[in-house]
Amino acid sequence: MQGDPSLYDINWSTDKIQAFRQTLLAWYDETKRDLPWRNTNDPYKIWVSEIMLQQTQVATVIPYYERFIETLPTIQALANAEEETLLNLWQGLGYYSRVRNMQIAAQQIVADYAGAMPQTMKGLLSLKGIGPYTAAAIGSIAFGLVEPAIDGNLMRVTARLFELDADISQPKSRKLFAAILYQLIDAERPGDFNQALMDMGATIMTPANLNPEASPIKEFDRSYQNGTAHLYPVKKKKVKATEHQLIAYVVQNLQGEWLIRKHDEQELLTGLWHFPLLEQSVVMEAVSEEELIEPFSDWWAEQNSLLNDYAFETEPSITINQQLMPFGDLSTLTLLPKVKHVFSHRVWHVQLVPLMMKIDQAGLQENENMRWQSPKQIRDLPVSTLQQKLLKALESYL
DNA sequence: AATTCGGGGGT
DNA sequence: ACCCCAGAATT
Repeated sequence: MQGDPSLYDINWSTDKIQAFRQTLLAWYDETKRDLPWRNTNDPYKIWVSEIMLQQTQVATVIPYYERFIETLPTIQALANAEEETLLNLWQGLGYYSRVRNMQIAAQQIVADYAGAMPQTMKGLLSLKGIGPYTAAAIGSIAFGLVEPAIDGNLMRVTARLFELDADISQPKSRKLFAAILYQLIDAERPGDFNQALMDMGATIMTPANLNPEASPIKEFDRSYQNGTAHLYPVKKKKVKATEHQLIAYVVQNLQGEWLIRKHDEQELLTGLWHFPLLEQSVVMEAVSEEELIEPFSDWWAEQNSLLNDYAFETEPSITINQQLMPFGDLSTLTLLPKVKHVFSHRVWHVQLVPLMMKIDQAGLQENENMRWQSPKQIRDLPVSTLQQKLLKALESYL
């Protein structure tokens, strides 16, 4: 892989390029952080770290990384792991398709690469969940491939060094950064070169740029020389997240167990267990008991008819309604705090509504995606951070 | 090219 | 509030 040199000529002399590499790498050798994945040459461990670090800060990743490597120390172990094990290791980290894709990739490696990490860009890019950035990161760090690992840090640093006006939120801008970085990257130490620029972007040339004088490469930095660092990188603003109102139903049976369900692949937080969550099309202000219970009983009837393969409903709403009652009286019920949960693209405001079954419904509704679970054993299953917030809010109520 | 995927940290 | 984070897959 090569960048297109005609796209942008940095117009630095050979001596200046050498001086830049030497300055940057000397700074890195002196000040680099001692991170777990920097004490290994195992491509598998580098891979795990790079997947976890996608859109996720170093400090957040470290404990997840340690636990993951301890539990699944090899590609083979990952390929053979249960999905529940994977999600338990990943719960709270977010972007759960990352770990699902990583297992698919591990199985690809076993099937197509004799169980060993491929050592070419083409091979790495053939793996599920490995894109241009991650392929370059693994390739350069683990195998010495001379490839720039173009992430948010490298784009910010590069944009400032050359006062680039390209919008980094646009995919086509990647070519420009690649063209420049291929001219700069140190062919002897490509992995260290990439990591040095990442450290630079993470610790000194940060978005806020609070201490620009600390930069060891400021003499190479046009935005520093011209006092324009705050203008770079150029990035289009994101659209605001849409807001949604939901109810989380905490349905308790006569054994004191709660109804929980595993989200399927068509919804958010796939594979993780939650109380039944229903979106409210209209915001309910002063609600009656019936208005709180009804959406759940309709949903329950739908689940039942799907599960029982019935083409018709046998007055389920009425039946279920009569079997449920609010847990405590309505006035205390509405005192439960609303839980706010923020995703990248939406915001959920979730109202807890505890309900109790009046008569025994043991056995009803259970299948692999829906079950009654005792409160103490819920944390044995993979749950999202939202579900953890709901459990905590409930704790203070009960 | 735009949208969809979580969750937390810093200002 | 707002932005960002060692991004990739899907639409």
